[in-house]
Amino acid sequence: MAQAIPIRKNSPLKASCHECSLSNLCLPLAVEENDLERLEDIVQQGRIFNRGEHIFDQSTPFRSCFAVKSGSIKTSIITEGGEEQVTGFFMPGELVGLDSMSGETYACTAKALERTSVCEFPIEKLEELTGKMPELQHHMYHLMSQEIQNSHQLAMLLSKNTAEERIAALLLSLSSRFQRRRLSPTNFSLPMARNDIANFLGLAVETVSRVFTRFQNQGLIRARGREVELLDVEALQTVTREFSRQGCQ
Amino acid sequence: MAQAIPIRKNSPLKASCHECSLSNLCLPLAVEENDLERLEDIVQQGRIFNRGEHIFDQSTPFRSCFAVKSGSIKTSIITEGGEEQVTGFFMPGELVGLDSMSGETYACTAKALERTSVCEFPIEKLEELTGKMPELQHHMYHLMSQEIQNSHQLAMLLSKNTAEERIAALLLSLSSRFQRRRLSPTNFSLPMARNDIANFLGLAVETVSRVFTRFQNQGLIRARGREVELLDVEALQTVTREFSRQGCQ
DNA sequence: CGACACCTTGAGAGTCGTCAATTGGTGTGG
DNA sequence: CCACACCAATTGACGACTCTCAAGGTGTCG
Repeated sequence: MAQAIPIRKNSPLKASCHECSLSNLCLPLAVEENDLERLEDIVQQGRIFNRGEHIFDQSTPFRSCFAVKSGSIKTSIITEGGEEQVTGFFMPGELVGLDSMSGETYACTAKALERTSVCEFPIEKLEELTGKMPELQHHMYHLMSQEIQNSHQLAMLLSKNTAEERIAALLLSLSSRFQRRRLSPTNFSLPMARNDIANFLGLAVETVSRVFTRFQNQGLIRARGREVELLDVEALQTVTREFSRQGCQ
Repeated sequence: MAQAIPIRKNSPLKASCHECSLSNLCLPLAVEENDLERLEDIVQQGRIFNRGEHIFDQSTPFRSCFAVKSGSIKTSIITEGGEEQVTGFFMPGELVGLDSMSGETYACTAKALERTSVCEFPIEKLEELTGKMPELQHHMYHLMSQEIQNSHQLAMLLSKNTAEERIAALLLSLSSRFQRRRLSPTNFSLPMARNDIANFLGLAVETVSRVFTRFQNQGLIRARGREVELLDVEALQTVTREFSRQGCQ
């Protein structure tokens, strides 16, 4: 069991939703001071995980949802056969654990892909709070609904698209998520290994690798290890839509 | 636009959550009379759709979630290219529209696969009600979370499993959903066409057809058109797990 | 510098999609 | 009542994308 981290009683952490640069992404609230404070009351901030550490584990009791403050998280399901299936990547401002709200235990395992800090929302307190704050409740519905849609999009990608289309879509998704945080949308470092990408997209590692080099040869991207530069975003967007046409060259 | 269906003011419909055989599936509540009545107050019951009719359309304003009373519903997304992607099948007792709670418009189109009756939950009233009833709110979280998990399961199926495994999984899923309604889990009629199955599972129609006949030849099922009989449920379950082993057969 | 994990590249095989033709069931109209 | 059209489902042949297996390359950390 993880050593309990002592929570400072009157810590400066408590006030930081106010200052958090992600407050508009994570659980945005009307700018009423009052509301934000009530949220801060239940949040446990500043938990930090090193690369590879687990934020929570599949089949252990479900206690909290987590918002990513910095770093990134990979969620995955371990099947009976022991195989891993990556179900998502979570970047700063995104909420992890929404898929676990239907059972006593976590539905997946969450692992830090790099040094990652999170805010913890104990589920009981969160539910209690959303019961009192219609806007917060609405936002929870919004987030969960969004997650369903994302998952449907992923299913579409997996069921209908080629390896190139899947990878182009992932790159563009990451790009727009970096952009949302006011980081460069064309020049970033992948937080996950090729293996994770392959697993997530339902491909073999070798295929991912081949597509990366193919994209590079076509001048769409420049990639060195995890460093990626998108050279031709439009072309990538075309790739993701290409499958609906007939004769791709 | 659909002609508004006149709602009878003091209709006998209003009381029927009490009598609905699906009340334990749809939005189960503690057996407090009071609670159930408040739910009934906001539900519009008894809307009936013929086969092929749309319950709602993608990109039209999102107003309500719908519970299936009888019949069945197919949801699908139409891509920019005009392609259809089936995202789910909904049977009696299941709630449709949860993926649309994050936007102004429906995220998908819902179509009746047969003559289907539904209960309508106007979203504004539902949110208002869940704000007052912690148990109902909890159940909404539960349902949405479940939907996320289902979608992840689907993504897993699509990304890692063969055609046989996908179809076996679908048959077993339908089986258990029939069973939950106290219908035969081994002898039922598919509400959807082969085409829909194929689309949903990311396969070609021809492949679905081939797998059906293969299963039939192996004595796992008996199928004539949409009538299906599961002859060897255990074998089907084995098929769905088979992929995690090495040498199948 | 060596061990190790990660990534890349190559060759061959298999599953499934595409194209095409046939069958079966259903509804319409003569 | 039968003929025809139409659509859903089936079956076969071929081709392609991607997986598997195998080896080589690159980077990192002790």
